[in-house]
Amino acid sequence: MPENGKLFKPLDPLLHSELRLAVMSILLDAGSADFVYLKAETGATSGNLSVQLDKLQQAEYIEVTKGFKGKMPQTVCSITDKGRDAFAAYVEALRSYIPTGKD
Amino acid sequence: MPENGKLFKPLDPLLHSELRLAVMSILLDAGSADFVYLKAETGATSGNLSVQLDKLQQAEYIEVTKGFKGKMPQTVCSITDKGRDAFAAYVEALRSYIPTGKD
DNA sequence: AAAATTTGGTTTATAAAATAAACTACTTTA
DNA sequence: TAAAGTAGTTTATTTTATAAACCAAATTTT
Repeated sequence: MPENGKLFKPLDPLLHSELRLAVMSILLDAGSADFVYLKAETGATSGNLSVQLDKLQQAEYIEVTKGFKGKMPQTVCSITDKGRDAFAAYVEALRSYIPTGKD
Repeated sequence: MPENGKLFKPLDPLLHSELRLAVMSILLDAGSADFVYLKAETGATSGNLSVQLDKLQQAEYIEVTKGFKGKMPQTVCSITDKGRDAFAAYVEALRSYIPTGKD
């Protein structure tokens, strides 16, 4: 039987982005985190982070809640179940590209 | 001691692309492959594949040799040591985003 | 208490990337 | 020899990522 070749699973474009992946990785771990924390951890600029959070929110991978911490505005992000599922699927898809020993 | 947070390793932009990653994955396995094979395995359009192969070649991740198979033109691509190293580094960097058990 | 600075962002503009459409050159088939 | 297929490349379009500029409120400085 001839080799039928690898089958590459498509990579969710929403997660296949360095900054969005980093954000999701943090949220997966922490459950939720605020804008300031995410910015510090990722090293992203505010503008870039703002835009990418919007995309994750629109995809319903995260929920974004705007409130106040003392008198200062605070944007809290938390991961959704949909987000967790998408992350898991993304990691699984990645595996199809990476020869990790005997797959 | 407070959590100092994850450190996210930068993802080589040349490999952080679905099609280029697929091509590199195939070449990592096979050593070399021609344009037609890569196109079939990846499902890419000719134009897209041509462009992405150029980028991999310019980065010296692959070598591209143009010749003929019978009378038909044939473009053979092979992975370089630099390409293998870059792939390994990319996979290692990816790990920093993915909570695989207790890292 | 006004002016300057900082905080926590958003909006808009620019640069880079991915993708597709159109084209080239040659070969094979009808 | 005309039509269709093969193996690509080039160019144009769309999408995406990123940064620069901006805004409002809070805080600090003088």
